[in-house]
Amino acid sequence: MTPTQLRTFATIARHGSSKAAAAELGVTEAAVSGHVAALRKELGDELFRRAGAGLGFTPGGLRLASRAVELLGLQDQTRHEVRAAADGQRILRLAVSSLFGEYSAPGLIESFCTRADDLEVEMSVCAPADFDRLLAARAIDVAIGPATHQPREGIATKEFLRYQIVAVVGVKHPLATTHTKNLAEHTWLLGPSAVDPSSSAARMLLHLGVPEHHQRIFQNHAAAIAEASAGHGVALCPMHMLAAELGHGRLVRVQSPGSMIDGVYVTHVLRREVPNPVANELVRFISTPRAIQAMLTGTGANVSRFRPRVHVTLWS
Amino acid sequence: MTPTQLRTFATIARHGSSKAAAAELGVTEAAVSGHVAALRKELGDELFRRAGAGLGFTPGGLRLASRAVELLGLQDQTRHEVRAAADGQRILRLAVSSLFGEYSAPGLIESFCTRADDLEVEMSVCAPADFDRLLAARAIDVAIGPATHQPREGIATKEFLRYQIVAVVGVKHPLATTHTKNLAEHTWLLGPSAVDPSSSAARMLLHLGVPEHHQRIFQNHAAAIAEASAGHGVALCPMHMLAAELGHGRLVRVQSPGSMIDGVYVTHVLRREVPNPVANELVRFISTPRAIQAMLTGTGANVSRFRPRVHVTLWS
DNA sequence: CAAGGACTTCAGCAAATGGTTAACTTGCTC
DNA sequence: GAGCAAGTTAACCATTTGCTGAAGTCCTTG
Repeated sequence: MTPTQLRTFATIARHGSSKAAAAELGVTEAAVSGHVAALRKELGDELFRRAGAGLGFTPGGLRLASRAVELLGLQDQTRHEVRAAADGQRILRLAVSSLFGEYSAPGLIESFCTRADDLEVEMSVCAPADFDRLLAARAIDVAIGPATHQPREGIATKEFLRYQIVAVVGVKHPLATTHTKNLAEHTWLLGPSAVDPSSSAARMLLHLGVPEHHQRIFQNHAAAIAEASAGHGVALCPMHMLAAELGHGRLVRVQSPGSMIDGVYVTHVLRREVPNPVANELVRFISTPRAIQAMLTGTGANVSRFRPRVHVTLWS
Repeated sequence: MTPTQLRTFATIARHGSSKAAAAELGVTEAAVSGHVAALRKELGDELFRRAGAGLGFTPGGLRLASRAVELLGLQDQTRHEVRAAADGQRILRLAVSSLFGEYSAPGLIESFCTRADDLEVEMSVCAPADFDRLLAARAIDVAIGPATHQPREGIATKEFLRYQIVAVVGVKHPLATTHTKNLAEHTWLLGPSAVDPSSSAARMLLHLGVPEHHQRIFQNHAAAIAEASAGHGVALCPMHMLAAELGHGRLVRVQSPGSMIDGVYVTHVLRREVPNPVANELVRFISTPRAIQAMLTGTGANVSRFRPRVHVTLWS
């Protein structure tokens, strides 16, 4: 699966014809066909076949077509980024947990970025279980998420913010007025973090015995909480975001044992050796009052800075 | 930038040493060094340099380290996916606009998926301006988003749902009670779609003359609306989602000329030739009452199905 | 300052890549 | 079924890749 093969295949997919692809690439049809043969052999799939007018792609062929352009694009972008980095542009690569990414990271990064000009921050949301691997592979500079209890080899963590997550319901929900021990029989409206079985949310649901068919997953926590405030179920909400909502009398905290998560956010960086200087700056900045303030209030980003980039979701 | 070069570089980054990388890869140091030399030459960056204990990576080197593992992972996954597809797993690749992806797609896909067993849906959120390119490259099977006015070569569109988007504020916001013509001086709380200058939201803001420093971008529309309902500014909200919110008296529609967007959602598919049969199924399904219902109410996904995957955001 | 470890460079070699031309197959279309 | 357009395969060749061993070059350390 060399870049040339992928480029060839992507071109065929785009034109729906080997001949046209050969013309565009400036080679003979035989060369194109050869590359396809190599792909077919490696992947064990016919990829496409002549079908009346144009080509008929197999499911695998369609799959490869998507991924081929993606791979080539990523490769191109890599070239570009490395060159940009050489021109002195500083970069900070961040991985954050889902909840932190949604509520606290935007405020943090926004205020961190205003301190520097030629700084680009790339934030990926991922499961905290991946943090170590990403750090070890030097794929990210800093990871931010809940503290885990076992200390890890070669990774330094630093606490900077305590948080509490509580269960909430809309004012008209039955749980708003009655106390119950049995939270398992209600519908839970959850953010993406609940998909990760090692997350504290998932562990809490397991502990409460909430069955899967009572768990509804939303693309983000804000949507889940909006749904809860319409009275459709129980949601999880960080305490500090709740203040505003409770004040407006739309959400009520559920008073029930085992319905609260208590934790502390930490930064993770590789312990040994030469770090990205920007990473150090962030780790220092993150415990300043200004940063804490930014994380707790979380006002959106400036339009000229913020660039959402990739966002893929799978159902299966 | 061949896969071998990338693998070599990623291994060096992981171990922080050429020698260790050579050992892991089972080749001589010279071979490793050769690959690095090629990368250095191609990218015009030193990438790393010996620095006391271990290696010191340049910004470009760090960048390359991230991307290298990403590229290799993607390549690996591609292999895997093509093989899976060969075993008869059907797949639907979807691109959706930001607002549709947030409010309507989850309900649609959830109900579409319950009809079929071995079906995997991959949904990417992207700017409608990219739809044509993605369709043409066979990177996606169907795109769903607002109708654009100029018909495009080779692409068939089909309307299925009208929508209206209105400006809303929290009950305590000044605009909740007074009428004004000047919406430009208020703070707007926006979803990611506002970043795309060709989106109807961005065009409306331009038309209203809202300056950039009055636009705050949030990671998703739900967060922007939550912020608005706390009284911090004006947000945009799809009419059909508003009903529930207005009913609870938390949001008020702003009555002002030019503050409403009116449109229709359409499906886009390649016109000519052999389509993915699942794509046709979706296009038929999407105008059934059941699908419409699912899009309008939008209850989250089942926990065992939903798998958020990538989510990268850039600040610069 | 000498020793030694770690990265780099160089020359040389086998294998793979990427391409060519030419012949062959396949499935329409008239 | 002849003709034809489009894809495949085969034989062949120049170039590049990927390695290796050996010989530098630096930098740290004793």
